[in-house]
Amino acid sequence: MPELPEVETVMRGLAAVLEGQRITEVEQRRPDLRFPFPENLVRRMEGQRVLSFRRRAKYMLMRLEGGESLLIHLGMSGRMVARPAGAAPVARLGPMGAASDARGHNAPPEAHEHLVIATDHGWRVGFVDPRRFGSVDLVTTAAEDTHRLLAGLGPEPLDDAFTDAVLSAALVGRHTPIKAALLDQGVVAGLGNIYVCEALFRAGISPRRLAASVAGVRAARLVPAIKAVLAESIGAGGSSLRDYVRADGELGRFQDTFAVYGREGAPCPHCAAPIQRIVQSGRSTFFCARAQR
DNA sequence: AAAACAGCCTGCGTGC
DNA sequence: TGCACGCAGGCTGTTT
Repeated sequence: MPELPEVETVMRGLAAVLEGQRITEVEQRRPDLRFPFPENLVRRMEGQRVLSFRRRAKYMLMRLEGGESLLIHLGMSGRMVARPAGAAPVARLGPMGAASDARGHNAPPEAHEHLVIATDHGWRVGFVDPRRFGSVDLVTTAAEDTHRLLAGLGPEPLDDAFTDAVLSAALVGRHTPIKAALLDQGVVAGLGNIYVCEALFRAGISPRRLAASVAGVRAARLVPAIKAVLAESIGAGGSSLRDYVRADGELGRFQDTFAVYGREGAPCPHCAAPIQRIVQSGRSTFFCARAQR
């Protein structure tokens, strides 16, 4: 999925488009994604004004004036498309988008567009997710963080409260590779495969090292590396890999700066040794065996 | 309790 | 051109 920087970028795009507008129509085009859509989703959203947006880990929350928030997770392949009513999707024209452009008004949704929100300012915002690993739910705004999907999340990595002492405490006693520990959303929330690889490279820590041995001095290097790689990526508009496009249709640029991710065989930017790819808990890990210990 | 694994889905790139 | 295969940014539930 989009990881934290991508979700942050999408959320900012959605906020720019939707904040302050009233939802005039919601179209739910299938019964479920990863989970069933919430009961009466359409009725509970229609007529509501959009107040604000918030991100927690890789989740987006859209606050509605009636006291509920739409909780959105993009899964692996989810993206949001925004377009003026009647126009083709702004983000990544697909075959359906090109056809609808020619037809003009009442453009049909593009392929795999499972939920469409229309507003009184004439925008149509769609949730597109071919693999359907994404999810949508409604949660009481005042109790957002008690939702079952949010309750177990660890600290936000960009918060000041995420310190090396906090990370160390979460790693102590864990006999699993640091790579796997950082992918655990209960340790720190929002990192995925890409940014774990990149952060470990910046910190000079081997992804194979046991998590417990990172507590202490190595955590003091790792925490700033995590914060820096996430902040830089957000500044670049996130990464645009295979499936992912920003809400405004612009491509993120951060993937151009990856030091290790997807660069098997290429020279390490630090020492020029070839980047290696290994598989850990079924996921690709990219790292430099010389620069990362 | 923590860790490993299968499963959920579709699409794309690669090699034959 | 077609086809089989491997791979993909995540998370959950079950088993070990």
